[in-house]
Amino acid sequence: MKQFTKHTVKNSLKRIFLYRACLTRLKLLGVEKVYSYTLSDETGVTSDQVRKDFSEFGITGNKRGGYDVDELIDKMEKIFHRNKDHNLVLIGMGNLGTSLSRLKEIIDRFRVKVAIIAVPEISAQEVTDELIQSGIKGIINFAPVLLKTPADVIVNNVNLCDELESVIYYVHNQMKSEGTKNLDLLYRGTKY
Amino acid sequence: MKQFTKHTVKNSLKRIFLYRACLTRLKLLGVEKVYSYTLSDETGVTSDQVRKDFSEFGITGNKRGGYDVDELIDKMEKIFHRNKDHNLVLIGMGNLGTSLSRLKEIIDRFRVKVAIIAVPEISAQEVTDELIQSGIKGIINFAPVLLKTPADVIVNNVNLCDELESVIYYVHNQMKSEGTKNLDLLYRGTKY
DNA sequence: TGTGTTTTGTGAATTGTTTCACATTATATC
DNA sequence: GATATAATGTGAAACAATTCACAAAACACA
Repeated sequence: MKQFTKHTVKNSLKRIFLYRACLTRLKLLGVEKVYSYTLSDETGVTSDQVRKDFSEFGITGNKRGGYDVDELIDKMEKIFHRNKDHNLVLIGMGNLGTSLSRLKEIIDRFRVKVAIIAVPEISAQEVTDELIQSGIKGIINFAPVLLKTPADVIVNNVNLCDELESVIYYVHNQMKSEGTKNLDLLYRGTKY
Repeated sequence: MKQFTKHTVKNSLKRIFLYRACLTRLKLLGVEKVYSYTLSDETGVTSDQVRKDFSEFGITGNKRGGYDVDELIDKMEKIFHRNKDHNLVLIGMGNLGTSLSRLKEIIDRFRVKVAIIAVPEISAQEVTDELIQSGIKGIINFAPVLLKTPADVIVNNVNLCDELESVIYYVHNQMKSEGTKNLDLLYRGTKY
């Protein structure tokens, strides 16, 4: 069966988030300069991979001199557009019934493009439809359902039960086969 | 730089979670039988991929007859070990100071193997060390730091800021280049 | 019971990602 | 300045995941 195109994240982008978190911590400790292997030590990503990722996002350093922490953070912020403001709406159980009709008004006024959905499973699709009608282009979805959306709307699913079960799965399997055959099925959640 | 082995989830396992969620919903609606394309429609995963995943986990159906929903759910529960009880500890800000010393006692008594860490960044590593000392083998970490753990302990990181930023990144980039060259950098969070 | 149709299950081909290997360049030292 | 060294940056190779394509099996119906 042919499939409509899905937008999938490049792992490299996920790792850029990781590097940034790490760099802000290092900066706090007074570190001013890092090398690809510094980030490797801190994040568990190979130094090769660090450089490859930087290469992909056009981040360059100094041969022999490594990378300037401030500069690196700055470039990453630019990648994430952190230097711009972004309004977003959060739709939770509290305001579900009453204020759904005001949604479009608010979204229009504040030019909101991103929404967080934290409503019960049963209402999630309805809320989503409303949001898309109002021009929302990105959704973080805490409801444990697959939202139906047009191709130009991105949905980022967060399902805490899955996170938990995946860990239980791992722990159980490791106990059972202790490093032998099933290891390739093991789980680490977010893969960096 | 050579890297120690990391445990990474097979995407197929993540998708099994997705299928299960979908199947329980269908069951609620009275559906008794599904085909690979049913699950494809519901989840957005191709039907080829569905069958390939089932094949990997030893799940079989009936040629021409599809899959029995109950049987499928049952097999998946077995994969996740849902039919067994699993105790877990949740360490939040509230009980951080006072009860940390009782942790080992509790973990021992209830044979806990999985912990959820929801403490501030600054305490996360300390708590982790304590947990590992007490025999914890799986951790879900809400603190935005990379925890240092032995190779046989699994850590599943959940970072809500990252989830948010990835969506903002996507929305911004799509606005700018509307479906042209940067599309391969787009983000969909959890990749199914 | 035989024939046509639908669906599974899985090797092979393709596509995507990570690792390797090394040319290139910046810095330090004499 | 010349030389040695340590780091980056990136094609090529290796590895992993997905899609394709089709044989095999089950069902429907005459």
